[in-house]
Amino acid sequence: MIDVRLLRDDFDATATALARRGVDRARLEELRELDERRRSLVAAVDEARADQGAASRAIGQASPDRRGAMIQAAQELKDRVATLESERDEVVAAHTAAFAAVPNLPHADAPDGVEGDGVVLRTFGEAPTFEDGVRDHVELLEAADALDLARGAKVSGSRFAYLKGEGALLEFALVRYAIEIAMAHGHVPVIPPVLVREEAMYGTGFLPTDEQQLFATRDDGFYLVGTSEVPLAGLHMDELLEADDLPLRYAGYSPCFRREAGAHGKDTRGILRVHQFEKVELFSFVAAEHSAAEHERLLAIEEEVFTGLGIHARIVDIPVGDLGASAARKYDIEAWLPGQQAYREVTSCSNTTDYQARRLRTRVRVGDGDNVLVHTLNGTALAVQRAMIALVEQHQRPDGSVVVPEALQPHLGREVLFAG
RNA sequence: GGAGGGUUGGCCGAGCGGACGAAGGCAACGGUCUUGAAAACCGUCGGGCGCCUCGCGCGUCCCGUGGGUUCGAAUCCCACACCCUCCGCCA
Repeated sequence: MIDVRLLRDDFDATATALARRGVDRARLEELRELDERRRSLVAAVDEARADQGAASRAIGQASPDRRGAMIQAAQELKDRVATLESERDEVVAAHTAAFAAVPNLPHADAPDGVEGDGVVLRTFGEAPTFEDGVRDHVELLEAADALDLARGAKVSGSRFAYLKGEGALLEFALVRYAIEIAMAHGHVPVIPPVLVREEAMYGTGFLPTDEQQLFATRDDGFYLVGTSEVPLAGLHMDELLEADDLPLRYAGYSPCFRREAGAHGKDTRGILRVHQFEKVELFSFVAAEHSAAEHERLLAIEEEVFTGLGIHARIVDIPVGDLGASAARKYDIEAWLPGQQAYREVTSCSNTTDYQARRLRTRVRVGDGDNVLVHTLNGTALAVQRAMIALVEQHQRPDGSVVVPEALQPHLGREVLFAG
């Protein structure tokens, strides 16, 4: 959620900034009018209540024989309060709903454009070359019985898979490897709940805008998280932190569940796009003035993770038209996938400024009882399935085995995978 | 799944229809005293929203959450959430 005051005090600049990401100016004008009506009704209710309160208190002080008439007068004041309140509640509800759907203000440096218009900031690692043809991850993993897609489909449907044998071991190794790097940078490892209440989804900005991407449980009203960003952001919901507490840095490991609605026919092969995957997610709570630096810091950790795996990739500054509702700016790492001859997203790192914090009511006490919103950021340390694809495809050898990068060897306990 | 008991400010804890935003204590902060510290004493000490003469101002709302009763609710009623204890089941 953005600051309501922006629409009152700085309408033009706000509308111009939001227009970059496709928010209609007329809609914002309506919202501003709604806000004005809301405030005048709040003031009217306050005033009516003050009258009624004064009348009630006077009854308490009055002698019993005078009370009858006073009670009657107070009753009328009560009715007026009730009328104004219902009017106010209606406007507040409309305002809240409309306002929650407004996305975050884009960062001034985020590039213009829509999906595909990202700006490549830099590349790292070296693209492997293959003389005798390339296998993709499905061929490599299935040949080694490390992946079973057919049985995943049998049991759960399309976009589900089994990781087995060395595939399963590879996950454990990748996770441990990523967690250790995150810890070295001060992130506390966390295994969060993956079923969350509506409130947490709303607070992180996935509701109301991304409802069609979420799985939900039928009888208990839970949502399955699409990323541990949700429970990590929720950690300090409704909390007033002390300045000394910041920065708070976490690394969550969890399965992630996504319906992938609207992606029919897209990436149907293998485990690039699945309904369930695992991920190590970085999350930071920082003071507002440090969020830009923290964003670069998280990106650097991501880069360290992939550099250590010897993976060639590029870093893309995501255009405003392709940002999630809560992000002001986002960097993706796209790894080179030899099996596709394409760069594909393997991480995503967002600065959500105060957008999530405002919804989650996570604040920090500064100076003289002044409470300000924190800034929150998230970034993928390692998305298991996608990292696995990049790793096996880039480090494959002609016989279908895969060279294990040195940094991963201690966690995997072997130098070569799929050697048969 | 069954039976009970809880939820009050940073923490502990009183209040059980009328000036209660809430006693008291602890913690924290400022001060007095002291060579310094401790102790003692004095003072300050929740948050949201709105208004404005922008003042360390005014109003209003908040005692788990949402409803209800009442002129008036932390206090009475209903529903829900969460926590705890015991029994059952279980990785």
